[in-house]
Amino acid sequence: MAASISNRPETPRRRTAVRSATARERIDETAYELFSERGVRGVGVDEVVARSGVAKMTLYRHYPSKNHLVLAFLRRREELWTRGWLQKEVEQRAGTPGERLLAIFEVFDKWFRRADFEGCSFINVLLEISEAKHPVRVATVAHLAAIRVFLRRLAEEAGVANPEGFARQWHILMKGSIVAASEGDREAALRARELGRLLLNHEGVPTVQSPSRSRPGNAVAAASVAARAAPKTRRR
Amino acid sequence: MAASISNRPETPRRRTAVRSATARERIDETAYELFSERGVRGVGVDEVVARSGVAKMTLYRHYPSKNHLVLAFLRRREELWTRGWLQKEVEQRAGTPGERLLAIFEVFDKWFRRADFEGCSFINVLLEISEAKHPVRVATVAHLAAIRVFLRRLAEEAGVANPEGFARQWHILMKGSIVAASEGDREAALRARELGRLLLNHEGVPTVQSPSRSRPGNAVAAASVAARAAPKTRRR
DNA sequence: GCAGGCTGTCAGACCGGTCTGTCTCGACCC
DNA sequence: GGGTCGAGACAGACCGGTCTGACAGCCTGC
Repeated sequence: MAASISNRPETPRRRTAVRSATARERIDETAYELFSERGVRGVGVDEVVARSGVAKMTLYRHYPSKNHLVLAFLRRREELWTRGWLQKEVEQRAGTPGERLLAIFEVFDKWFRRADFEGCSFINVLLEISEAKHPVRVATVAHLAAIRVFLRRLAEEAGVANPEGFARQWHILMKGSIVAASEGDREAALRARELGRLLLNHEGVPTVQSPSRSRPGNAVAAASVAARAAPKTRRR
Repeated sequence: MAASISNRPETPRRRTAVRSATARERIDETAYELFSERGVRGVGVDEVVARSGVAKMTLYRHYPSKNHLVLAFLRRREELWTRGWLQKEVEQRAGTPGERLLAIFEVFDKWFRRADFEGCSFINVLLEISEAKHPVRVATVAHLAAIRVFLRRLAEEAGVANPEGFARQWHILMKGSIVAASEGDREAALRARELGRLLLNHEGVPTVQSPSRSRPGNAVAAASVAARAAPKTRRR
């Protein structure tokens, strides 16, 4: 029952473009906000319906079940968070491949310091669902793998010996720092960046500042100064 | 797995020693199994009651609410998992402080390869609950901090410059590898261990085998072969 | 222009199931 | 016989999901 998921907007309706926001758009935006903040089990369909100002039947016309809505949310999360925010922020920072890899943690640093830091929805939902074959859980694993595709590309550009293994190690740093930030450690990105720099050095990838001079505590403290507001990940 | 490590049964009732297991012990053991496997939101009180063969009122006599039961589960998890397993396994491996730190990931490696690998309950429950001040969430943060106390002690013994910062970095490696393992990466512990070795080297802590000669991919692959001798379980 | 039909929408009642937590009753055991 | 316990009914809330009824905009045929 929960297996068939259509990937594209099902009705290619051409409606007058002036209509402020279609019901479906309001549903998608509301689901994004609520699921991002509170997870998928913590938010009921009724709340999505109420907050988006939409009839329940309207939601169920677009998504045959809550699972489908959740899967759409995860796709949107990849679109807005992974591609529209993380990758975009990293790629628009000019620099060597090694610097772009490290830039991930500078982007994370701003993210972790946001008052509305919500964590990584893919990790959150993954750990919310224990059933191994549940389609939503499977989807989170795929979305996390999509992040590694990006990491792997950066790793290849940096010329590391084993891009796949490198990407998985880098991802461990990212995930570990996200969990630490969820725990309350606002310096987690800087701690992970330092580990990343060690890995880059070990791989022979040049980075701007060699970490061999500075003590670890100082490095974290010094870099923590540069942090400010980040964009709210929403669009469309 | 039914280790009878009851530190202090709080009702000092004198019962005949032959009584197989008190109602409370059965509740605690059942709650431990179910909550570990499926999280706290995924398991209802009714299921704990049914599986432990106990009357509902008996459970509610010992724990005034499900939250109290969950808090007791987390305490038990620290007792059995953190202290009774992780710390014990690490400490009984003789070696330098650096080797004991790395031993964490060897213990993790066996853990990740178990068919019934359940992840870290503290992380799972932490991310299950979004409400910041929820007592259960607060408790998970405290239990995670307790793990860092152990890491910090090892870091001090290893003579690192900033034991607290080092412990937090090491914990990021642990948490990141656990999430990766939950995702399905069975080599996650070896990837994290390699990062840990780099950190130890950077801190000037001696380790047995220097990683500077071996390529990273090979290091993981080689260690994975070595670990394949020990696993008691298979997966997929 | 206008009637009528079609479609998408909103509002809310409703259903069966599950959740936490309460309560009763009867059996058992010191 | 009093205290403890197992079995299970029960209440009230909430869950995902269905269904009805009314309405508003658009297209088409006259």
